[in-house]
Amino acid sequence: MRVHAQVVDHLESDLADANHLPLDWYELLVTLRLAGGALRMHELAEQLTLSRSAATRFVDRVEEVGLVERTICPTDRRGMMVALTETGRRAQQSAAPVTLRGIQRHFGQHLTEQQIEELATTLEAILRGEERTCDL
Amino acid sequence: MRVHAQVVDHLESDLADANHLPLDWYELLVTLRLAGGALRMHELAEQLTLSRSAATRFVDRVEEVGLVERTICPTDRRGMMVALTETGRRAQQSAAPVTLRGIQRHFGQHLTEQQIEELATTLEAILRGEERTCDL
DNA sequence: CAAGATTGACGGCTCAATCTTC
DNA sequence: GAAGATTGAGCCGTCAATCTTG
Repeated sequence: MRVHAQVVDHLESDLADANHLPLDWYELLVTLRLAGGALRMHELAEQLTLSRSAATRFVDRVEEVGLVERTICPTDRRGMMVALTETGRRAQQSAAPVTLRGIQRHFGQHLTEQQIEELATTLEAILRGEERTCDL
Repeated sequence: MRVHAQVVDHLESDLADANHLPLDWYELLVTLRLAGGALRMHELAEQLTLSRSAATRFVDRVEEVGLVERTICPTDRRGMMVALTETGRRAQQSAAPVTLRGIQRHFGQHLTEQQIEELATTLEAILRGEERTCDL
């Protein structure tokens, strides 16, 4: 808990200073990019570990400055697609170096190569474990 | 980030069901207990990774139900001491088994003994590292 | 009726300003 | 003037209720 809090705090400070793109905004843009540029509203919520209402309001704010846009889902008229705009794509690309450097500075830097690999294995085990025990 | 979010979410659900003592309340009580029963306001804030105003409001809520109490610091009249009450001590003790079981179920269970030791080493390295680079 | 998304009410955190004591 | 603590305004997340479409 303490490691998470400290690393996130430091990352946010760095990004606020250098980049003006908060960490969760960056995560949103990267998530969309990795998904090919667009996702359904509820898929986005799940991947960002947000509730649906939080996702709605989050997308409201990001759409307001033009980094993403909503379109009605062609296959299900109830659903909304959230898509990266060209502006959003550029914002993600220009934010990437600062963000990755911050992660390295506040996290990776303090670990050996071997520790990084073990940590990845361990955390993935927990993620899988959590998924298994979700419905207990 | 994802591991943290998932584990905290599951822990909170468990605690809400079984125990009615939120995770951050438990952390507050444990922190005070480990400090010998009382802490200065700003020390508490630091150990819980909260801002001072957040700590003030947090203690307001917990004091309102009688688990902690404020007293004026004897050595510095500007300062406040936050102390466990007898009720708070009992609440922490009765919450401990549920909380520890939850941590085991959602976190420890999925790790081998060796992974746990390595993870502890790794996370401590980051905590120390963060403290070193705080003022860069 | 169930699922996707949104909205309103409310809780809790942050920032800046304030008050008190060193 | 600086540090400890608090307060007010505003932002953001959650929960429950609502609207629309399957």
